[in-house]
Amino acid sequence: MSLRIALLGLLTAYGSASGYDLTKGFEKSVAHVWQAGHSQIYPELAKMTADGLVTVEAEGARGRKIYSITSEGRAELRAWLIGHDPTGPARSEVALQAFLLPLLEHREALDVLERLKTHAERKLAELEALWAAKHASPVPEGASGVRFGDLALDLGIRQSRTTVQWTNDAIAQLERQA
Amino acid sequence: MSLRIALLGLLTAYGSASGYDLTKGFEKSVAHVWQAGHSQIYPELAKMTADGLVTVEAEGARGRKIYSITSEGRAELRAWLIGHDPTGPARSEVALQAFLLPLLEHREALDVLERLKTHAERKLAELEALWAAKHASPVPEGASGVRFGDLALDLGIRQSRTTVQWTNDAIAQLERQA
DNA sequence: GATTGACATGTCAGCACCTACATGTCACCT
DNA sequence: AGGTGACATGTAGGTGCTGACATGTCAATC
Repeated sequence: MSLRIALLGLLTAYGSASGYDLTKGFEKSVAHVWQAGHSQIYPELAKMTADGLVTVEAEGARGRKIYSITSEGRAELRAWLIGHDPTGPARSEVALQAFLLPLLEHREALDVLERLKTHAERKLAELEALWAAKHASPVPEGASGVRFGDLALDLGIRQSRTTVQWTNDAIAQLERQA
Repeated sequence: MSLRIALLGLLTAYGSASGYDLTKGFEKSVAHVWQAGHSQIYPELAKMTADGLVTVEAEGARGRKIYSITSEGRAELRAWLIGHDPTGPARSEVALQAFLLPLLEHREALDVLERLKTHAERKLAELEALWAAKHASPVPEGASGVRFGDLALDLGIRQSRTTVQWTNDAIAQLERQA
């Protein structure tokens, strides 16, 4: 269901776009929030067309199909944003590793934490670079006066920072026990 | 793949357990880290038995099958913990809502944020209660001197706190624009 | 003796998702 | 003319996961 929403959202932001454009959009703008490859996107667009949420506005060169959102699609998007409780299933590989860490010897556990730290730092750096890039060039504002994706990016950065801090504290805690 | 790991981990912590026990284990101890229902667990245990990672040690009353981990299973678990890079796909409904929030009117956006805040606070309270409960009764320690699941729970609590803070700041930011 | 509810295991249909396969267009460079 | 590489859309097979269906045991209560 959320893939539909992400597509409708991007389509609203873009005005109109092809499946290819949307795939690219997933690779850059929404990547840290939701992921999908073209093999998932194309069939979904077909289904959404059948459901009347989007329409093929025109067909361009190279078989390019240009989609745009319908009023039904806008309604669906709005309803989800306003009414959907975020109850996505909890599945975090990092948290699972953290959970099982006591199974390892002291030394090994420290190594794993060190690796998690590096990972988290890399992700944080990525997101901060994205932030900097976004704020270098102007980006359209939405109806609520906030720039597109800024809130999500801020959340991602905070979460990454929290994870880095956690690895630091966890490492310190383990070392105290040595 | 990670389901296997979670099952092997729980089995190690428990010593031995039935599919039913493990299902219960998923409901309480690992729930905030990884989710799985019995309809996923039973077939997976069968496959793992075929792969030699676990064995049916005994059969108890009511058709109860008691599983225990094999040395192969222990090796697999260890290899994953030590060698696996946490590259789980980024899919967060909260982040997606945050991303698309500018599509809404100012008032509506605030309502959504308020709801997200309530949600995050509820989750935080849950995890903190879990923490308190765990620390009231003794829990076995692992090889590294850390209690089972404590690190993951700490991470979860921090993440929840971060989310709550983010909602607060986002609300404040939106209100400043009114 | 019958019902209820926790214990206990399984299957199946269907959706979500991923990797790899498959096909073709067009612009640009050599 | 041929090759490369971005553009562009699709399909197919396989796994992960969910919700619903299906079945049966055992203990306790009424």
